[in-house]
Amino acid sequence: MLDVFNILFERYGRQGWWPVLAANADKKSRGFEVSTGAILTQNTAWRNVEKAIKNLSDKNLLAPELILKTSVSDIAECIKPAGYYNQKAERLKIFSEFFLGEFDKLKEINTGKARQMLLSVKGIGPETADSILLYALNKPVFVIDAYTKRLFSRMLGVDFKTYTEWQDFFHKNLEDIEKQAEMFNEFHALIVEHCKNACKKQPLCEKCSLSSICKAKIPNA
DNA sequence: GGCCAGGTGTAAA
DNA sequence: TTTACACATGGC
Repeated sequence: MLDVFNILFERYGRQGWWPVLAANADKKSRGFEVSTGAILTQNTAWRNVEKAIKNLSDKNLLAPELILKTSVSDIAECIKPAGYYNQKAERLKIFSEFFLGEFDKLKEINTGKARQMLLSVKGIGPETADSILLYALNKPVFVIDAYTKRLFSRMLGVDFKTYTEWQDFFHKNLEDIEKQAEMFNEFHALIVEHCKNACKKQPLCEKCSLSSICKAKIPNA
């Protein structure tokens, strides 16, 4: 598995997720921006999320206090490019409440407990929770997404049923490395980069080199 | 014009 | 406990 990381890193270089709009943002507003991006990117291309975040920023809404003061319909209007805008506007409001009350606690408590707290928020599922833990809080959790399952199931022939099984597979295979959080951060980003653009040009697995199925969905997955 | 994107919640089977 | 479906814009 480490080989895969090394190949990807050599091929694509450092990804440096998470891109943050406010370059000089303090830690807290960065945390909110990353979390907002994690919610907006649910089943949505990142380029559309960037537009939505810029709209929020331009209207000076990229802060939990301001989101809470704004109507769902006004937020929805801003984030339209990211799709599912009514649902996500509601989710941003719910998360803003959580952010103001609980987010700082996540830094102090253990990762498992922090994950449970995030999962208890409506609109935060396992992938979004893990993205926040990894990319906003620098906790060593591996983010499992559709790309990760697709690439590794084809390349290694593994096929797990649940999110947790997939995540355990990565955690167990990468438990002894140094700077785990930074590595997980880069690895996930590299998997996305590979599957998104160049998978067909330079396949990592035989199945992808045989045909153009690399971008196709896994049947029953 | 169809397919897909850095998923999640809900309700029926 | 699994499966189906709603949510929706924008790029290729």
